[in-house]
Amino acid sequence: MSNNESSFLPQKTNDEKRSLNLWFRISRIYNYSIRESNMHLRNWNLSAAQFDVLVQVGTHEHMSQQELADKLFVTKGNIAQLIKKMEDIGWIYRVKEKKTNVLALTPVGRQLYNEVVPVQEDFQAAQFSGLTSDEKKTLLHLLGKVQRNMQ
Amino acid sequence: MSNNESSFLPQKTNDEKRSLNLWFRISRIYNYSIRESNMHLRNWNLSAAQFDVLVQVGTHEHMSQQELADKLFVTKGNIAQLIKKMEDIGWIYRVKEKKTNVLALTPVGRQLYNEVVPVQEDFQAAQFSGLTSDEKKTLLHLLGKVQRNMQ
DNA sequence: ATTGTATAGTTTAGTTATAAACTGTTCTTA
DNA sequence: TAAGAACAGTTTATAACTAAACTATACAAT
Repeated sequence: MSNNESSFLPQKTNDEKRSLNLWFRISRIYNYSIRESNMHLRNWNLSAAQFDVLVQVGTHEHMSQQELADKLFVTKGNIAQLIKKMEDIGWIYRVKEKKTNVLALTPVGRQLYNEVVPVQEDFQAAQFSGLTSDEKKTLLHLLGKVQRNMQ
Repeated sequence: MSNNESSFLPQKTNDEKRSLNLWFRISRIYNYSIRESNMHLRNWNLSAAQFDVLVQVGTHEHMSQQELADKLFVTKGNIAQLIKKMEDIGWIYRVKEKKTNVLALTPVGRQLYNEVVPVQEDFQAAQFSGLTSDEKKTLLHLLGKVQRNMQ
């Protein structure tokens, strides 16, 4: 969903218009960023989703698929498919422990991690280079408030 | 992409950490909102993508498919598929004008628009109800700055 | 011990999106 | 007016995701 700044019906208050516009802007920023990231990551034959997995599994030891799903705000079904593919490629391996699959990077996966993560994080951080440090703090604070409200 | 708040390598500055966290928060808010919206819209057998189309076509007269794609920040290929389906359902019709398809709502589509748009906009606006009016203004301003920087 | 419940992961069918190649139309310009 | 550029829309193959149904395991509680 990415729109409706212009569907204001006459009875809408300014405040509601602002809320709708907020949603529209967040969508635009998100969609733009994700597209740029995908483009950028193609240099390493990685998708944005795979990059996310790489970062999480590379950063947190002993993660299960369900924990990964929760971290990334996607379903466990999605993770099952993603991991299977990354395992086939040879970036990730799984060790069964009771009911859960414990995830880890293979040496090749670790190498990819070291190579791509710093560059991609710089790239992502650069999206906010138009803001001063103080503005970033404020923005972070306000988004945090929105987030807490979501539950 | 929705993550990496925790992949900070030691040499990252606070400012860069903040930028990465900003990206993480925006992703979370976006992903949460889009999921909630989809859930909510299911009451009308609408997807979030279809809702976006409904709003744009219902609000702007004489829109082409390319213009719609630009507004929604998606590809024209995506729009071609979306519109085809919504035409089949009977919410939208197209009139060929030179090279372009001019889009409009059918009476059924207009009825759906009147029914669902105000409710859904309230729903979307409610995501920001945790903020005061001033905070919304500030947030809108800062996101606008980020957006202008994207080009 | 048995039965029930919760949980982790898998599978399936369907949707939404993309990129890229393609078709066909309109416009330029020389 | 013919060639070619530019553009609108379509198609195709593929990725990423969801919901829901499923399997299988672990754990509790009586």
